[in-house]
Amino acid sequence: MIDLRAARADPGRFRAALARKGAAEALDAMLAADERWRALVPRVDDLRSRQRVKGKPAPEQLEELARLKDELRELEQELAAAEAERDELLAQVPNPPDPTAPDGASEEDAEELRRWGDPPADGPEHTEVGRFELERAARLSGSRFGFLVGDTALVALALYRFAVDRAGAHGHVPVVPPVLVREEAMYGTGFFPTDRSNIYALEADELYLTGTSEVALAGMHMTEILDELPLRYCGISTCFRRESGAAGKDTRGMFRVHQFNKVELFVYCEPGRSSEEHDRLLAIEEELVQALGLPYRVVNVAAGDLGASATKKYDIEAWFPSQRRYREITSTSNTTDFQARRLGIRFRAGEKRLETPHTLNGTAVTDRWLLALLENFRGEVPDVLRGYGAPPRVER
RNA sequence: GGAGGGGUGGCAGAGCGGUCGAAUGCGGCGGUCUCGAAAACCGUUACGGGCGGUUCCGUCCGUCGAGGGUUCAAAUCCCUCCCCCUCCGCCA
Repeated sequence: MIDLRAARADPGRFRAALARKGAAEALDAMLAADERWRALVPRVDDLRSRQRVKGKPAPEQLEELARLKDELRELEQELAAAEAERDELLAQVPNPPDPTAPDGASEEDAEELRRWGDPPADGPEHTEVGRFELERAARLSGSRFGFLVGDTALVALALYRFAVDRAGAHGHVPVVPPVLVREEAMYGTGFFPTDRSNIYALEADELYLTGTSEVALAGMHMTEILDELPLRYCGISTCFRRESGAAGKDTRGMFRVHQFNKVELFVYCEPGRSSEEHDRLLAIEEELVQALGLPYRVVNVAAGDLGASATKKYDIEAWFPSQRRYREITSTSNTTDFQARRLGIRFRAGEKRLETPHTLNGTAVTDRWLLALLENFRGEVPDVLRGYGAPPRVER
């Protein structure tokens, strides 16, 4: 969530920034509710202080105290209701975009920063190169599932290990996290209450399957006071997405599936350093893509196309010969203090001062990279993966 | 799944209806002593919110796992939930 005090102090600046995400009204509604809450606070505090009596009260005081109690009960209910309303509205206000995120609300509004590599004019679809068993997967699990079989599985495993290795060299500690989490963790990361349609829920146990290890890596330190920053992690997990809002989109092959594996970079850092960390994450991602030789471009995502928690986001899009266009294979976001505040995470910023850290995330590798490799290199496997158990070329 | 025990400040650990935001110890910070350090001694040391002045302070309110209840009054009594530990069962 946003910094409520900062928003009160300078609503104009917040409103202007949030307008670029289409959320100016959400801010105004929240601030109005906040006014109502703040008007009640002094009245309740006053009654409470009058209720305070040291020692056993005299019999004649009891009547007065009982009257106070009734008055308080009513006002306290009003206060609680006002606070609940304010908090609910506050949770819906997204993180204001960074000034350097371009205007616009669609994918096309992204700003292209650079291109790298030589994209082949055309190429086979990944399903013709690797072994995915889509029909069999559909039989047992439905559409948008697949198997990775034989060499295809080995290359996938090599890819994860390669990414973990490189991330480790950059100081990211490997973590295999839980993929089932409570609602608080989903909420804190910024996926609730907005994005339920993409999340699998296990109703009987009130648990949710995470769509990215970002949720567990952010939740890992929830409610804690951190002593040392930065903390850099590298999560390795299977990711689950319902994709219910993507009906009819990317329906061929393994491009958009309900379950895939991902190696994710995650950072907790001091507020003043998050912009620098964001560039660092992008640099690691580019190092990985370049080591594999995949042709790609980097885009700076438009303000209105950012999720609730991100202030700025860089995507790397690899060339997919079968689609004859660049498609997203990584995404790195600076979520500033938005997630950390929702999760109650703070750090010691000096003798007697606690502050909210910034958090950032970024993709190191996903199964979609495997598809890009198969299509661009027609089954040849990059040398760097040889050391991680991949065969020199993929046979079906 | 069954049976017990427990969740208190950075940590350990008392308190079990009002004088408790909370003893004591450790740790942290400041000081005395010292050429310097150790030891000893003295002082200080939770978080959040409203308001007023605003590098910081004052004042009031809230917080002893979370939420509800009883009471004039709850860390202390009652209910629900969450988490941790021990034992039994089941199991990769």
